[in-house]
Amino acid sequence: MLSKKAKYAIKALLALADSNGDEPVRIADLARAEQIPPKFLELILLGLKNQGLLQSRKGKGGGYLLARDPAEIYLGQVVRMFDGPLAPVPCASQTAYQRCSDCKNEAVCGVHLAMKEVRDATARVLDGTSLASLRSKVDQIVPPNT
Amino acid sequence: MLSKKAKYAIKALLALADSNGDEPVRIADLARAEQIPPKFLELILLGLKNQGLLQSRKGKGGGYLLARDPAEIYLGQVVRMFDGPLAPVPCASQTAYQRCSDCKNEAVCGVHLAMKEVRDATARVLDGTSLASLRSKVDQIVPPNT
DNA sequence: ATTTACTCTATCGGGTAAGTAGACTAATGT
DNA sequence: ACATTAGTCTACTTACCCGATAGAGTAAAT
Repeated sequence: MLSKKAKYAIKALLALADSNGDEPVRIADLARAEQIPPKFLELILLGLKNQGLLQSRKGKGGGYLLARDPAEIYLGQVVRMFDGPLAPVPCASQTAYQRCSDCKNEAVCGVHLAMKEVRDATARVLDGTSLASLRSKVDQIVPPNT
Repeated sequence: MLSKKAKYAIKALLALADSNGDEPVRIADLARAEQIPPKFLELILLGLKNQGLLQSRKGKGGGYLLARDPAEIYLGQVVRMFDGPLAPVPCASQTAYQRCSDCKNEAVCGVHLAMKEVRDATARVLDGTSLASLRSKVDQIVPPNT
């Protein structure tokens, strides 16, 4: 299950990617536009900033903006940051491997093998999808009215 | 995250598939062999029986056995049964679709699109893997000493 | 100096996962 | 018949974490 935090984070990042990249967007505006509880979004954006994905500007005319090119912000990083490893089970994780105590021999464990396949499949999707590529995929289905 | 229930269920099913299919296996034996808390396993096996994946026999010489051919028991069914839909987000689920309230237009939602890809990828793995095929995959890597 | 808006810590309620306990029921063997 | 074996069922406990909110604090801009 994707947490609300991760979900809101992606929505917010996409919105920021869409907005003209130079002017900061206020938390309150973003919250209203994306239907996210403002105080909750606050927390999320702060996290994204600490990860280096966002910049902030304080005071009047302040707000948040992307710290990098949308083509170089991948969903994998965002999801891992809020929800932890992609693997359904710690022993199948690439980034946070952990042996499971109740497993005599990992090499012969069916759960391990199957879950490794699942993790690889989802990693392929999420680490292969950037804000920019996601945007263009959406536009391909429903063209923007320019 | 895969729940312990689902994980234990898969392990138990695999063990049952390996055991000579005609003699029932006792909960206690299965629990010891797979390092699962016996009372907890009890619950899990009961669930699997109610789903029609297992049969049981009471009294002396009793226990559990598979109700179907291992080639026709798919991980997807087991995981869904204990952990719910495979999709990371309800609006991306095939088997339990649910619109999300905070989404103005699903067709233009990046989260929806990306998560649908994730769900398809994991469904491809889990609905394509049976106990039998999983067993043979494991054996292919570490041949059994016959 | 004042306003604006981000920063940080603490807290709360509710839900759920993991595991345990114990009484009950059904089948088997002698 | 009856004791034994083993699955069935309900209820409970414990612990943890998610989603959300509150409020005081800090930094920047005009």
